[in-house]
Amino acid sequence: MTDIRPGSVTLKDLAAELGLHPSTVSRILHGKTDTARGAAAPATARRVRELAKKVGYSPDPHATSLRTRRTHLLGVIVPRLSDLVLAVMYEGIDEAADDANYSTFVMNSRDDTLIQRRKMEIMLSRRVDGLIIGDAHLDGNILDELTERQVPFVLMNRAIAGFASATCDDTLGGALVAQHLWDQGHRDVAIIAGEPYASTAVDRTHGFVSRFRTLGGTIPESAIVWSRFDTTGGHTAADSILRDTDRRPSAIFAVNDFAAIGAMGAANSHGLHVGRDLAIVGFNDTSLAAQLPIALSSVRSPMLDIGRVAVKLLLGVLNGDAVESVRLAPVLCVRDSSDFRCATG
Amino acid sequence: MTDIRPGSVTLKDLAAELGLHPSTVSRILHGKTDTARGAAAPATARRVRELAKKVGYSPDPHATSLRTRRTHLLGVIVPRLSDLVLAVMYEGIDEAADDANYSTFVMNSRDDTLIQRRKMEIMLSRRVDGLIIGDAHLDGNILDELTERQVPFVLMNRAIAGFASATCDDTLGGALVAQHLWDQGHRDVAIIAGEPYASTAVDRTHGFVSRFRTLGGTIPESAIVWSRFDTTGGHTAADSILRDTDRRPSAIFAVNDFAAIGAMGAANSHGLHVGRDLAIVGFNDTSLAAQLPIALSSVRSPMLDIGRVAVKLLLGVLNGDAVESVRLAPVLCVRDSSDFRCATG
DNA sequence: CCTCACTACCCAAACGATTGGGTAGTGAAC
DNA sequence: GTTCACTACCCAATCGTTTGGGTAGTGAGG
Repeated sequence: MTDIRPGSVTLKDLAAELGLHPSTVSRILHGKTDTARGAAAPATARRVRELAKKVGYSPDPHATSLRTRRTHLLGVIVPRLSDLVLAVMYEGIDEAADDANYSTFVMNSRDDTLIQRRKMEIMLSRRVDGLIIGDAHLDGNILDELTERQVPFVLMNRAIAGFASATCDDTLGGALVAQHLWDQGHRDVAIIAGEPYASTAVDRTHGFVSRFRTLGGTIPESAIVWSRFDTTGGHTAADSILRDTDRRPSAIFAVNDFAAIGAMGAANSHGLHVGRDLAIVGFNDTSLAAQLPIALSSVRSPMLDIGRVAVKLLLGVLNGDAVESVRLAPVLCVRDSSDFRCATG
Repeated sequence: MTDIRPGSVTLKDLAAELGLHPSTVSRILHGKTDTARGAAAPATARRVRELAKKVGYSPDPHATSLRTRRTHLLGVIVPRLSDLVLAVMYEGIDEAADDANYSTFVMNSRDDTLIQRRKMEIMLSRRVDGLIIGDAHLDGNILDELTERQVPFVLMNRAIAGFASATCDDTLGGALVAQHLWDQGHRDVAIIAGEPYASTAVDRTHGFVSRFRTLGGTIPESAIVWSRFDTTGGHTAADSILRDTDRRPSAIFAVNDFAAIGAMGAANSHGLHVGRDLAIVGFNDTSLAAQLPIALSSVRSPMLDIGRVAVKLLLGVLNGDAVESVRLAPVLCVRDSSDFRCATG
């Protein structure tokens, strides 16, 4: 487009070149249509715009921010971007932010309260206009603090009562799985429940348990195993579930695809054939699920949209609107890993 | 820490409060040790620092950047963050940048030349100090342009001759796989080679082919199938490889774990048992490989370190040092998917 | 001819920090 | 009692924009 390094030409340069005052140029280039109209004759405006384009003028964002107190910068905090789920949500954010002419910082908190705080401070010290928080813990005390400090923010992925959030309807998702497994004849089920501080984990588990019980089933507390969200977490949890050979469940619901994959690994090493001896259902329907050697049933959550909606909500907040939380509906995708009738059911 | 919104207190406020001049406060807080010494009496310095901490002073980055022409901002461009490999590298970047007091923008280009350019312009218009490019295409013409515009940048993940980069030694990685499969008795092999514009794909393929031939094997061109890097890409490629039942290879090397997983799925649907009828080896050793129902052999690449090194290189460039490309050594991890002797070998 | 309302601009003060160049005041050396 | 070298500061310009408030000049209306 241009062969000049951005920042090499300023408003003042443009003005000098054209024999105008910087303020006039500013109004023409950045003012709203009516301001621009009042600021200059149409012919002048055209000259300015043409020169600006020709020399590749791009306004200095720091000077602008310094003056306007707005940065067009959004901060995003996630547990870890190497969690595919969050990565996809971030893609949604990236897209939506881009469309709205915002840029985003994203940082990993590793779900560590100290790091969460630190990253938040970094973002605020960078003067982001608002925050999208993807790693909220159910205790939520950081959030109260943010509210008190009047920092505009919204939650994503994990919901906390009282704060605006963009999430999947996790309770419904859990319920869909319960219904499915029940319909297939499973009566002994276990849950790899994820981290107890994450609403995703808690809601999916709760949705599942509550539907399963409504249907007449029973789920002992011992059948609910909390775990990390990754493959090793799932493996360990499944291992502890399957170790007791007397009372093995015929189906396992893992609240996360990666945990489900870990569980598949564990099932394997216990000599169980997933999709025949044991049903496994995951959550999120990441791109892997359908491609696994034994295709994994999973609840599809609209991750991309969640990211997009999060941006929309935050922009709403920045705009002073009263925003409402959005819960997007999930869809169950049944595949080989659970597509069979339970023999004992 | 503080209950005040960052930005509410300025250098001038501090100065006024203490009866000093802003410049004095600036030198004390931000000057190098010797500047600070000359600027004020030790007692004054202490008073300033104490007050700054007490009121939670944090300098306005925009004012600073405006004056100093440096932003302490790094731009990172990757094909997609939902590619686990890039996500992990970005975690390395995030860490290293954080340690060096830099913040990073990261954007997805989806390997689309137009988007690459656009995102680059956005980053430059944000006045990043430098760029880490994780999606370089072998034709490399954007890079020449950046060089001409004197934008400081380094490459990551993918290397291009003539530019500083932080990568895995992909050629070696490919060779390790060739050696392994050869040792296991495989003589008919195929390669799911990835995207031809990516050095990772080309080098891994080349490293493999060249070692295999050195060992005395033959690889027809038809056994090299270029493909997308994701699971569907791998599935499609493997499908085309396995479709010809007469001349099926006994082993497949996929230059990427996700492609390998896709290939496993394809093998499955062709009635082949991976780890017995067909060996599959992937690349990168992502966290999934070891946990799959059939554990996937893979070449471990130091993704986190690659990200860290990329930052180090870029900071070197910014510092005016002459930096050299770094290629980190990979390690082969043999698992069930290839841990058997080839029957026909 | 004076007033009035436009049009098409200009002026200057911010925003918050940095930095090259002062300058009072003090104590010591000559 | 000058001169000199410090110490411990202060001053003011500057970075690139934005924005509230002008002001010449023009044409019309009275």
